[in-house]
Amino acid sequence: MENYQIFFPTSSTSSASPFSSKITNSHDFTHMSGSKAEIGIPRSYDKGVMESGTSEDSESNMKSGKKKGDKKIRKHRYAFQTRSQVDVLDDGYRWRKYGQKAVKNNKFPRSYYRCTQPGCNVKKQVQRLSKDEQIVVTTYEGMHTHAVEKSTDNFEHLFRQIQTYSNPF
DNA sequence: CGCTTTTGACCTGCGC
DNA sequence: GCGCAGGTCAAAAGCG
Repeated sequence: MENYQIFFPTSSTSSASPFSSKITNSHDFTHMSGSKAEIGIPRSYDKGVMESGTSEDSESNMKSGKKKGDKKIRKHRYAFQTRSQVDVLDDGYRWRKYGQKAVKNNKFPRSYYRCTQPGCNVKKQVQRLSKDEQIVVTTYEGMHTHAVEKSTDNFEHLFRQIQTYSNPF
């Protein structure tokens, strides 16, 4: 592992970004590409929720035909930017890439990962800023229902802080 | 042999 | 109503 430089929403320590650490939505990520290093903790999401309950199907909604039902606003998204040369940051969990799409405002494609742990449908997406290719935006979606299987206590500590930040949400 | 990655197609939501 | 952008799936290939 290398030493990653993490940018936290606490602007008190951010000395390189006079930008206010505003709360940005995930969709605003494309707009904030014009800024420098900025972290955005998205708030409650409106739609796009695939889980509508506690114990039922997790996917297979858009399989054959569509399923329309109640959409619960239950999405935890933590987005933070890291300064690394690698796209994927090994946070101790097992991720399986399930998609890759090119963003319009970014020259670099966005990768979609999913936790391979059964029952743990946590998703994350990594995106590299076209302005600064050293900045990698990692967006976590969901909460892990299992423990970390690797000894990345360092990153675990980081993750705890992230969860603390998103606690009021 | 099993799992992960890759890539194209498909679907949905939103804006115009 | 159509087009665009984003997100997901699924089949095939590659690798350990």
